[in-house]
Order: sequence, then C-alpha cells, then structure tokens
Amino acid sequence: MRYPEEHKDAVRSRIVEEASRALRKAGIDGVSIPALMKRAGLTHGGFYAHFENRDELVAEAVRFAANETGAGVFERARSLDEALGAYLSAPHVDAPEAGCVVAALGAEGPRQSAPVRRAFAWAARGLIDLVQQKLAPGRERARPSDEALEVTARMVGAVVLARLVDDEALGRRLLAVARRT
Amino acid sequence: MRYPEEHKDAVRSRIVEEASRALRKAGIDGVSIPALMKRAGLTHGGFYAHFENRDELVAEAVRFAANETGAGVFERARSLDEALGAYLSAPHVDAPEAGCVVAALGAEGPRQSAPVRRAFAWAARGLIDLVQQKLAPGRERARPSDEALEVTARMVGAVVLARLVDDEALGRRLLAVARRT
DNA sequence: CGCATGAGATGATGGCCATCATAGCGAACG
DNA sequence: CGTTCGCTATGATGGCCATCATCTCATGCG
Repeated sequence: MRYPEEHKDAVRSRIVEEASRALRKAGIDGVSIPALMKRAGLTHGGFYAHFENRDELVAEAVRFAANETGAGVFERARSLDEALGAYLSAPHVDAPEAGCVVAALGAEGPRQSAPVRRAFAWAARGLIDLVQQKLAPGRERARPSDEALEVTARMVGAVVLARLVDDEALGRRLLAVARRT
Repeated sequence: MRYPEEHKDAVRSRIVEEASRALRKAGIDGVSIPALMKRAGLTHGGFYAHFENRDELVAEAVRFAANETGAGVFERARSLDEALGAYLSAPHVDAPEAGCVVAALGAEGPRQSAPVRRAFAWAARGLIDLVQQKLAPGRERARPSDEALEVTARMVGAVVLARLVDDEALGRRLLAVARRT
C-alpha cells in the first residue's frame, strides 16, 4: 500500500524508541529482532527496510536513550542537586528501561561493534557534559572539569551497585552518599 | 576411564576459571557452553556432569572472579591508596577479563536468574567490604561506612566510564580523579 | 477510476544454542 | 589381570536467531 508522506519516518522512530526501552530492560543481547518489531506493532520482515542491520538499530537506540536522559533528568533540573536527586533515586534504580543507558548497558558497550561503541562513547561523553553544565552553568569549557568527571563516575557507579546489591536499605544508602556535593 | 582421585574437582575448577575470564571478556551471553568447554580443553558433552545448568556455572564464575579481585587487588595492597592505584589503572581498564566482575558484568547482573543475581550481590557486597577494610583496617563493622560506599561507587563508575569513552586521555583523567581520597 | 508504488507480511535458510541420551574407554580396584 | 566404574566424547533434538527473497495489497497519483 502507498503510505502517507512521513509514515516511514514515524514507524522508524517508534521502532527505535521501543527498542531503546526493551534493550535497556533486557540487555543488548536480550531481545531479538522479531521481539523488537512486535513491540512496535510490526512483524520481523520489514526490519531491513528500516535498518542496515541489527547494530544500526542498537546504536540508534543508545543515542535515543542518551537524549531521553538528557531531557528527562538534566534539562528539567534547575541545579546539580536536583539532577542528582532524580538520577540517584529509587525510581531510577527500579526502572532501568526508562533510565540512563550508561548505567543500564554501559558495561556491555566495550564489547560491541564499532558503530555501537561510538554511540556509547557519545552517550558517556554527553552524560559528563550534562553534569559539567549543571556544575558550572553557562560557562563553556573545552574539556570537562575534574569535578564533573568525579561526580559522573560516582553517579554511574552508585546506580550500578544499588541495582546489584539486592538489599534495599544498602541501595538507598549507596544513592544517598553519592548525592553529596 | 577411571580417573585419579580428584580429577573431576580439578577439571571443574578449570572450567570455572576459564569461564570466569571468558565471560568477563565477552559478556554473560557472549560465550556458549561449547566454547567454554573447549577453552577448558573438553567438548561440550561433559558439561552437565559438572553443572546443573548454565546458570550454575555463571554464578560460580562470578564468585570466582570476585575472589580473584579480592586476592589480586586488595589483599596485596597495604593501603587504600595502593588498592585504588591498582583498581583505577590502565591495565585494569584494558583487561576486563582479568579484572573486577562488578565493573565488567555488573550491569548485566540484575537481569539474570536468581542464583546468578545472588552471586552478583555477594560480589558487590564483597567489594564494598574490601574497600571498608582498607579504609579502616582492623576495625570490624556491622555495616559499611558512608565513605566506603562512596569510594566503591566512584571506583566502579570510573572504570565503566573509562572503558566506554573511547578516548584514552579522558579515560586516564577519569581514573585519576576517582583516586582522590 | 485504475494502476503503479512501496511498506509491511510471509516464509525460508543456514547456523548456533542449551540440553540430554548414549556409547566408549582406560585407570583403579579386587 | 580382568572387571567395573565413571569421566568425557559423540551425536541428536528442538528451538530460536539474523538475514533475505518474495509476495500482498491499500492507497495516492495520474
């Protein structure tokens, strides 16, 4: 059938968005192309009309997730404390599918193909830059400050550990100590 | 053939050790049972004589890796600074297969089956305890101090990010700023 | 009003996987 | 010195995967 003008772009976006959530939830190897397409309301056949291969979708999903975190956690916050409050929160720990892609999938990044690795490097760098921006608003810097790097490392590590320890009280403490500025 | 007394135990240990490295390198879903057995010098058939199923091996490999990090990085170090120097080092970043399992596979932990999750929780808790021990040697504590939690989070996050950024200079800086005590 | 178009569906291919049943063989034990 | 035991190999099973060739058919265009 002949579809309306921007139909294909809209469908592609929906695939990327759904994939972004599904991958953060189940891991990069945790969801098959048929499953991803079904989540977007399609069958697996049309996949290669939208993407060169699986990695192209994964890379795009990583970039989508990075933008989502930027918009949801950082642009919304008016101070670093506010951003840290959102990032280092129980809802974030409990909902990796809607959370930071670096914390959810970062450890898998270095093992991926070059295009996916590039997407991850971009996401990591973006996270550092967002922290830097909240740390010293307005001021533009050629490279992130030591403090921005340290805060970012603490944030990511605290979320990874809080998800891992399987001990709610300890998880809360991990988030709380990482919130100090 | 009838094998020498402790043959089976030795083979099992070799499988666990090899699996521990292979999994840290390629991810939890990145190595098949046939591949794991071949690394141990065997064929896939005997696997189920040693392990109930794949997850049992994964859980054991996680515990093995955690012990290895404890012995290699922490027991060897005589101060927290020394331990941080080893953990937050380029060799560690460049060799995940011989490094901390929390940094290499932690993000995959929450998605695993219950036995594997338990192994990861144990590994994470163990890492925190090792930090605590170096932080206040000798003193026994019922629960880790705030500072131990913060240092551990910073360590893990810094290694994850350093592996991700694909920028050697930035990676070095991430390690350096996390080394501050 | 009918036809060309192209997004999406159907279905096939070849490969790899976890798991298991069974067979073989060689050292240890009698 | 023969028998037995049990560790490991061989091979099968059923399932799922990424990728691709081909078909369908509704719709926008002429």
